[in-house]
Amino acid sequence: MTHSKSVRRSPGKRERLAAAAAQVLHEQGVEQTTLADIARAADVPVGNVYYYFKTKNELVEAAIDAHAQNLRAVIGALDALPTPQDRLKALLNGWIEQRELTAQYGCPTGTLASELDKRADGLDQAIAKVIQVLIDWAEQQFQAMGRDDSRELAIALIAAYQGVSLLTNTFRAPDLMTAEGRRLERWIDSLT
Amino acid sequence: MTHSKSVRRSPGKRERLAAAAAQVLHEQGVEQTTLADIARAADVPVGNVYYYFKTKNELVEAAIDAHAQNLRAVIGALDALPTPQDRLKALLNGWIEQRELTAQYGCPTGTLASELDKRADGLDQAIAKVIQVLIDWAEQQFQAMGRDDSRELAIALIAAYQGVSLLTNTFRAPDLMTAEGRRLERWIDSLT
Amino acid sequence: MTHSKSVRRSPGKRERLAAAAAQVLHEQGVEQTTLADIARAADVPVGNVYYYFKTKNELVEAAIDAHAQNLRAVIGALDALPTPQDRLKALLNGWIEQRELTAQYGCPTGTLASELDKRADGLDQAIAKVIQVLIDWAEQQFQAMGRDDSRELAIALIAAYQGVSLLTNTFRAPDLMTAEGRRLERWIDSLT
Amino acid sequence: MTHSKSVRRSPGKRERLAAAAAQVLHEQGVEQTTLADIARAADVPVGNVYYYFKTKNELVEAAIDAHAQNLRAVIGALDALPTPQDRLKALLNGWIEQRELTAQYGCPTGTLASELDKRADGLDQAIAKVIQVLIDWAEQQFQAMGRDDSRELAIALIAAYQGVSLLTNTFRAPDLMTAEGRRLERWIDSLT
DNA sequence: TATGAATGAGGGTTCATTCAT
DNA sequence: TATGAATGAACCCTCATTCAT
Repeated sequence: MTHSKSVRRSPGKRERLAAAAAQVLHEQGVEQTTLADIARAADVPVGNVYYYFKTKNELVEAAIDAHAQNLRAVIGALDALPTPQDRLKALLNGWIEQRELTAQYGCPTGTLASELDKRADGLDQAIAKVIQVLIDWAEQQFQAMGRDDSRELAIALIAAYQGVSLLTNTFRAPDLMTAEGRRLERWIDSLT
Repeated sequence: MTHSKSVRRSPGKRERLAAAAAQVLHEQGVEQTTLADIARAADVPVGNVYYYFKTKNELVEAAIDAHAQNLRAVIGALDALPTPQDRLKALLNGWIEQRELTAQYGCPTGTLASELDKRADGLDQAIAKVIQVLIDWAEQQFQAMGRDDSRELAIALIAAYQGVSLLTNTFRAPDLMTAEGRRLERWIDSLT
Repeated sequence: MTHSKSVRRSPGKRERLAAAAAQVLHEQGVEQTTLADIARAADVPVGNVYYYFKTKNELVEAAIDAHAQNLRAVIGALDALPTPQDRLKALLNGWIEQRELTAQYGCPTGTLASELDKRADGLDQAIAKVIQVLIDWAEQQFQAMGRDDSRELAIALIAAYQGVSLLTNTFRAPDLMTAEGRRLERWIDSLT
Repeated sequence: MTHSKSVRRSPGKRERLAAAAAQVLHEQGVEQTTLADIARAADVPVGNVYYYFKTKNELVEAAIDAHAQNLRAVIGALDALPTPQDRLKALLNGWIEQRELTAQYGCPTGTLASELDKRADGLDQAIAKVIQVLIDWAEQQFQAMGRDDSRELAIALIAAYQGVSLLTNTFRAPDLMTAEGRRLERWIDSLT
């Protein structure tokens, strides 16, 4: 049992910064985003940011964590559904529902992965892990469907999502996501 | 004997810069790349770069043009093949052959599209056009195969490539590209 | 007893920069003056200047404001004198007293007006307003003297000053200012 | 067919450059004007400028000479008039006729004097000489009118012109020049 | 003479990070 | 803890001047 968790630091300020970072980094990109941008979005004085995060990289890391946490929540909700097909299709529906955001800024984890790859820090590993979690989960679903090529199918599914996210974003065309989502749905049905 | 077209302008210096830009921007990303980086890669003094390109953005544009030109060449070569299936599979093979480069730096056009989207310049439109050319070409192939859902299939194919490029890059796993390429090959065969 | 307004911000640093700008810009001219010049004159690190002024133009603007403020102070002092003739003559004496500075660098507002006119920013309007204030004040004095051509006389007076400032500066001849000042004094006496 | 006067250098190219320099420097100011600007205005390739003028300063000098030459021509024309009053009034009329140009760019020699004063080169002396010529000429006219304060009057006249030019330019108000010109005319009449 | 191209020094500006309180 | 202010390295870009032909 954890006792109380000594709270001297303003409650949630760190979380507010992480959430702001996740959002602003998604919208503007890592390089285009200033610490001041994030601080402003979180309504925290610039100088104070460094009390919670020693470097900009740590803030990016926190944003990745936020994405990971969000992914876990999504997966948790999906797991409540009865069949793997239901779960996968619900995932697709979630993607489709986010199509407007995706058209504007791309997939949050995908664009982050793309950006962080060009940097020397170890942050690319962190974001890779997040995507890995999603792939692993998808693999489990396909396995539950009795497929022995579950890994390959999982890769194909996530790749399809990442790819169409990029196209949706590039052409600012949310309908691309809808169409591809529907196509993937039919594809899943065809696998049983 | 080559005819004596007096070459005052150092021959191809502009092209050398554009090519260097295309490469370095791919490897390092747009924001991480300095003009000095490009200048060095092209072995051109920094100040001289501005004789050929008035801004950094123009250099990025030139890099995009270089990618477009390269794409046209690739497509031109593919068009020499007899059947649309042959042409599409040859495209897949090209992607697979480039898997090491993709694992290191991602798809040149895809990462560029992702990055440029976060910027205010009109460069995102330029890279969008390049990708559009590829989609259009793929659409023609599926059409030649007698499919009336050729557009959707084209999107699916290019999205699959972009997506698996991102994963290949994120996990530094060239094999992902190989596996997905093979899968797409079977998929194409199944469409006839 | 001074109230204890806690001074975190280095007191008057912004003002120090503005004052330094006013002086250095006057001495060297706007284009010839580097931000580093102003920073050095104010004993402020270059990078820190941007904490107070986002662009060089803003610094120029601050310098103009400083001139405006100074002008208001001068006018305020003059207004304490009994008759308009006294006030105008006191103005002339002020010009004469500054003759050495004028010989070296010209009239602060005049040279600034001349320079800023050749630029695309709206700064020319700002300096115009400063000069307008002086003209308006002079007009009031002539009006108080009962002249119905007060506006024309005001223009003539300020023009005479600006013109002789330019000659004083061009020929590095402070005596020109003295002589013209005396002449203008007689002219004012002749107007009653 | 005239041979004479060995013409190897393109005839008048140097003059064209000097004239272009005079105009562009007046319009844009010395610091804001690049060599390329002048070269373009004279329709001469940039590299070729240096065959005629070794430095930018020499071009400025040439522009000053052009102004000097122009002034001599003006004075020459004025000297044809019968009385000194006529001559001085004709000078005033010339100023009034140029009021639109003055409103846009100020007095060509005055603005140049103002700018060159802030520079370390000896060019300020050159422009000072030009203005001196005008003052000397005016002095002669007042002398011919029998005034023993001719020098002071000359200074007053030229100062009035320079000053009102600055105001005309600052306020973009050509009418200021007209009004002050008329006033000076009455003043001259009053001196006899 | 003529000319496109080359060169390098310097200027304005941004921003992650640190400091002092 | 909290915060405004400070710092300096680096970047993009301009331009007078020089070079090579």
